[in-house]
Amino acid sequence: MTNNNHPVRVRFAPSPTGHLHIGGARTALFNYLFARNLKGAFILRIEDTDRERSTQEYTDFILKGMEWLGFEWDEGPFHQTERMALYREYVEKLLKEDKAYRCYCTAEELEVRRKALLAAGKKPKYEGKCRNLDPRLPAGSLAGSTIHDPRKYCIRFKAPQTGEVVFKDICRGEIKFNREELDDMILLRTDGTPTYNFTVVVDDVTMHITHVIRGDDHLNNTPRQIQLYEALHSPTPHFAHLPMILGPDKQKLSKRHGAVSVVEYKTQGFLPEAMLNYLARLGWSHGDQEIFTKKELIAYFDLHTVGKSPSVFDIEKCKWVNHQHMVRLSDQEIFVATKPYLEELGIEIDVADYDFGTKAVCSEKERGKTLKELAEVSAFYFRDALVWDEKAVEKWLNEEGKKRLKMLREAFAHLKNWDAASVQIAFKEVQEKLEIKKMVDLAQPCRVALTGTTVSPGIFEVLAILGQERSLKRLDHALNTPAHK
RNA sequence: GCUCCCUUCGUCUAGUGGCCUAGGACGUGGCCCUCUCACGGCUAAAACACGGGUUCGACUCCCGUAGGGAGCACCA
Repeated sequence: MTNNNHPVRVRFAPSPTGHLHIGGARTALFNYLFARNLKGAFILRIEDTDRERSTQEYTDFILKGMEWLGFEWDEGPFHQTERMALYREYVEKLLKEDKAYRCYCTAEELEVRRKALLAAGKKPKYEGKCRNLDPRLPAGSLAGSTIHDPRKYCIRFKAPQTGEVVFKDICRGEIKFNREELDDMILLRTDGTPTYNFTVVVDDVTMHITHVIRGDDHLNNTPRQIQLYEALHSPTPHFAHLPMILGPDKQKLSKRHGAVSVVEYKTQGFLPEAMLNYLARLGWSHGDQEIFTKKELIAYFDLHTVGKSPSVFDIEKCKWVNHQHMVRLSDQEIFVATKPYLEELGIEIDVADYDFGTKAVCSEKERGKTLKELAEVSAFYFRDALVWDEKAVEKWLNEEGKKRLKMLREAFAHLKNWDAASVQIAFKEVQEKLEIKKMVDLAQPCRVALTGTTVSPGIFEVLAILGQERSLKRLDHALNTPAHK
């Protein structure tokens, strides 16, 4: 169905009435992967025909999210508000071919009918009151006519009423709708602006979209749109409806579930590639593989293997995936990635200390699942004024602990070489001299003095990274502080 | 109410009629490693929504039921 002369063309078409959220990002991802996998074009289109709710601010948020995730688009962003003339043109075409008509019904009238139909247990569809009005009757100025009809009107699609619409969804297989179910939808509102179902079709036709990949909340719109393609004498694209992403309570993902915007995951310290990886695994899989690079995702992605049922966004697994990606980074990369989060904590690192910073941060890489966590957990390296864990101080920096630390401090002070091995030897000597059976009884006081807490990388590693001067300073400080607040 | 869609461990998923005593991963429990915490290794518990068919044989095909979701706008 796709060949070299006809490369695939897909689009991601968010409406700027909110942030780029997880679900939207996944839709964008699948479009992107599909396009890249088949060397096709990925187009970005902003569906901003809802002037009430669309804002430039949201458009910017969406663009920022796309950039962070690395979804480079090949064409666009196109804005529907800039294509109004085009929609008018297509309405004229339909009007001329008697495939659309003017409807003078008021919103109030319609609402009354809608409620009545619903109350009668019927599907609330437009009953076609204006469907067979003579089109030559006086019309308003909307269509460029010079004759004025004082009544307001909108333009409706004259939908075929018999037979069925059948299409083959790439993810779901064959889907059928009875045309009777579909009513005469509005194409142009009374104020002359086009509606969603119409603009998507006109845009997808004129942009030569070959595959429409979108959330399955659009499944019900598809037959209406297909009728429009038919009326426009345009071939219908292939459709792929993606299952939704749910919150832990199996409800549609919303603010209640935490992060609204994908950009929020950036501030939480997630790597964009990890997000791609996790999002891709929601609804799609490739054997037993869990960790994918972007390249692998592009190489392996296949719409046909996308599942049908909705999936729950599990932040714990997302963190695990993130950690897997973090650990695969080089030491330099980890440091560079973590630096902004350290700065967020008020820790500025001089270029001269990058080597120290790299060692410090990387020594903690097993302990932080996000860059933010990594920054938090390695912060002690950079601050001489430690944040004391009260319980730890109470337990390990008591009289006995300090007595031991004093010995340790002396031994460390006399060391000529300062590296993990030398420090370990000195440590062991003190341990033996004091007849401390378990290493933990000497290591913990030392660890608390050095880090403020009972948790850190191996004590010799911490000592080595900190360096002799800084280590002694911290030991002194711990020894000289009678009671830490 | 009507129409359409969905249904494998708590979660993400593998599975396309016999390979399934249903596999992997996250999470959870246990053990090992160990100077703390992690990491890592091993291990355990944990699922085919239900009921009918079809078939020599169904997680896999068909039909119902139940549950969930979406749409039915001059929102997108």
